[in-house]
Amino acid sequence: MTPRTTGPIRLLLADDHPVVRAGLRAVLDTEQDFEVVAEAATAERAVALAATGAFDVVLMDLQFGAGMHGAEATAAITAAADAPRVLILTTYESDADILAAVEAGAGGYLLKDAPPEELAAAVRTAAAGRSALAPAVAHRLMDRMRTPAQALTKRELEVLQLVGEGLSNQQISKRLFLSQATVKSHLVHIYAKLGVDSRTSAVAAATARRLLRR
Amino acid sequence: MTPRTTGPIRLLLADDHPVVRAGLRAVLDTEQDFEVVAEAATAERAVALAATGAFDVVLMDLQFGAGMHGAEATAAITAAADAPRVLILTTYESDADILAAVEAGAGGYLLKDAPPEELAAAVRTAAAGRSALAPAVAHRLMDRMRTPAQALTKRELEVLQLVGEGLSNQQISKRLFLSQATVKSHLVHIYAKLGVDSRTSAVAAATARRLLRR
DNA sequence: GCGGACATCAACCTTTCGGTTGACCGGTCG
DNA sequence: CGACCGGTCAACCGAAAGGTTGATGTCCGC
Repeated sequence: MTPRTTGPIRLLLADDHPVVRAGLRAVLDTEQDFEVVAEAATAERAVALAATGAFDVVLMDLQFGAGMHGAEATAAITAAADAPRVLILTTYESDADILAAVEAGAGGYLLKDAPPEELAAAVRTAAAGRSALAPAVAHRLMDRMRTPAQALTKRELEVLQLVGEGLSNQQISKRLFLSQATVKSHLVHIYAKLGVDSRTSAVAAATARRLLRR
Repeated sequence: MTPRTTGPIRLLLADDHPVVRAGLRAVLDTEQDFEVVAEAATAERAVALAATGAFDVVLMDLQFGAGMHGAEATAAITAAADAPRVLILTTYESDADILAAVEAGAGGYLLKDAPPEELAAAVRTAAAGRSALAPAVAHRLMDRMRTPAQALTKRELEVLQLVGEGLSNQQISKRLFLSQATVKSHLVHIYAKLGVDSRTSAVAAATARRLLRR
């Protein structure tokens, strides 16, 4: 969507929690230059509404109780020409989630524990066509850049994700069309980077460091 | 706290998310018989405020970003004589969380995706001294009663929790003052009940079925 | 008081996993 | 070009985990 130079910033709230929607509305509607135009309780509904072109910024949750995931919805929305900006607003800050959201074309990534002023500032930043990252998220990305040594590669995250789903090396090798030797090789690297020595503790450490979605 | 027969139901909101607090306030303040007296952004603050005796019902989140856990806070609050009722209001419905909350003396367990009417009804129920359970939570408890065959025992959950934290059988046996044989014995029973055949898949299955906190 | 569920432990065996060493190939970046 | 990294694979060995059988003790309910 082309940034409009006049009128309030028109918002769409997409979250499956009524309480959160009410909270966002309460926090954002008090800003004079914002107008909460609509709410969506599902990702599918958000995609449909966003296509009407009646919004400048979409505030999108990642986890919906059922149905489409927020990242999918973001991709669907931003795929359109003249699409609104999508701001991710979620509770979690996992590497997997952040990377998925950025790949889907999100214009920002905020955390739900953010203070209202930070929220408002991020919405204005996104509306102006610039990227808005929560400090904690920005910090995580900086960390990832600063110390790539301990950052897991995409392939390693892929393997670790399957480990977290309970698959054996054998099953992972079949799923990813690899030999068991390769899976073990990846695991050895993962253990070294996370400072652990077993698959279960790797999953625990990765979950604690928010490297894996959960 | 002795249920008062006159005046509005006085509420304390304990949640680390400003947006959620604003949402709860927006949803609950519209009810004529409710009065949101105060908010707490940490569990510690909630305990301190609850001790003043100025509240009838505390709406308590379980997961705070840092510091005390909601279940601990609930135990601290309900330990006092003349304590207010504590209603758990959280995103998750794991067996571990529910059992911990009930043991801590919670007067109810609600989910954040509940519609406003359900929330209000639960608060009134709690204020009247009765127990309030979200339908999904009630359903889970019923399931647990109906099919005790697949329900994990307390000890089994304890072991599985440690497995989920990445501990080896050796480490678990030391932590719980058991022999490795006993730990393995518990694990065999856990695998049978969950229909899996490895520790990682047991953790995955238990997480998916919300038997474990995450 | 007897059966049953729960918890505890031992001995034994098989399979998987963890750890190492070494190797090959395709990009990328000085 | 040569060094480096990421991804792939093989062979090997010891350690941990998975699986079975069987046994003991406690507590609870019928």
